[in-house]
Amino acid sequence: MSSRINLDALSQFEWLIMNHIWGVEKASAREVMEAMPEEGQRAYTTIQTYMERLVDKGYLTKEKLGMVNFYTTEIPRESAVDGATSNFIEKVFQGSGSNLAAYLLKSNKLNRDDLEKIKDILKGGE
Amino acid sequence: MSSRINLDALSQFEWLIMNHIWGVEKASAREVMEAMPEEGQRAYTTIQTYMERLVDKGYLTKEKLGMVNFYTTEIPRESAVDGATSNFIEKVFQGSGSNLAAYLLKSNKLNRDDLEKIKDILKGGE
DNA sequence: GCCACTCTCCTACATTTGTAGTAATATATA
DNA sequence: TATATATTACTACAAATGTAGGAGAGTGGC
Repeated sequence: MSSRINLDALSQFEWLIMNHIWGVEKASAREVMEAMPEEGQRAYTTIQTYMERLVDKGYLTKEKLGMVNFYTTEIPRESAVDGATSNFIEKVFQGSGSNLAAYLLKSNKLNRDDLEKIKDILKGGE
Repeated sequence: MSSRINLDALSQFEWLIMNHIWGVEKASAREVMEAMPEEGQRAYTTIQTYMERLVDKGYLTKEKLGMVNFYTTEIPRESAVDGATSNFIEKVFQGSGSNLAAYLLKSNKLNRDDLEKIKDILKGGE
């Protein structure tokens, strides 16, 4: 599997970590740990392990400043979101983005404001 | 962890299996195996194992007719789709369904027809 | 200079996932 | 009836995931 083309999917917890780092450009394990929301509380070394594995997977790079490792994202958020969404659509919505869109519109996952915003986007055409 | 409230998420391959069974109401491992698309080709016993595990997870029930086990879905497709979508939105789109919707509209995952259909749904109001 | 911290690096281990082989049994067939 | 075939129920095993402890090396005070 030499040069990695397709990135592994990220787990729930890996998304928590990545989402933080995408927001700050560069972070240490300690920083990530402290930024974690309630459901992301884990032992310090657990966070470390996750971050090391994200390096292995090609999502992060590591740089040592003084004694501390800082991690930077290697993959733009957009790519990860795009890949994850494609995968999700593939497995749950038979590969049809419009199935997902239709489902979303009819679900309880959007409120009135959301729907207005969507109409605006559609009008915007572009 | 006694009575299972939250169902585990389904993997790619588990979705392949479930999608078939939702379509036919009841199926044997052999039937599922034969209905599998190219990318779902696996050894017969592999399919069997998956299906057994889906029973453990509460997604299927098993009923023996003659010598053969037939599996029926225990969870309606809608629930599974809803759960999976909520999870996905949670991890990738910060819990915001409209973020996902906005992303979808601007992605290359919808064609002109899809967009028309969406406009129709929105007009439909309801 | 010693102590308390903190951080890295390595190791560990249970669980889940992906994949399938095998023994025993039932069935169809020659 | 002897044989090939199909199924189930078990077992196995590697890889990935979730979770974290411990040894050893810097560092900041006192």
